Amino acid sequence: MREKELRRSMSVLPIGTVMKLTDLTARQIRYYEQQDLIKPIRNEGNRRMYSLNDVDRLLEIKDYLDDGLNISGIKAVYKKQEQLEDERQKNLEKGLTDSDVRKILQDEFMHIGGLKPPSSTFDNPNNFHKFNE
DNA sequence: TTTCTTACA
DNA sequence: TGTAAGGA
Repeated sequence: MREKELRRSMSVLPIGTVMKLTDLTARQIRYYEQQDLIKPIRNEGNRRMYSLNDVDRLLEIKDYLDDGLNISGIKAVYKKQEQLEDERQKNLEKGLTDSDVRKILQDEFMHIGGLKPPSSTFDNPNNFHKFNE
């Protein structure tokens, strides 16, 4: 499963292909790079080469923009995202899995409030961030 | 032909 | 963000 991730990270697409795949103009794609939202590599001829992950990222950026977020807002999203990944990684280094962490938090909340929250709330990873705000 | 940088009647 | 200019 680590093989695929490696290939998705390979920068092999010229900007023209990315334009067709994302329906964005070269101007926009280069602009988002300036904003550090994507980091394509340069080939021998100073040409930008993008990876499949870059394409995914650009498509995400389009969605966020539609949702009314501005560039700085999107930066904040990815920043918080990386922050959460770091925390997850640290917990992993301490031998704690995601489910372990959620169990611990659940126990703590039960003691504090004496209330037993819906298990679904803790079982859904998408709700995890609610306990890190 | 395609992409790059810079700049704005 | 679009588009033109001039080079690679």
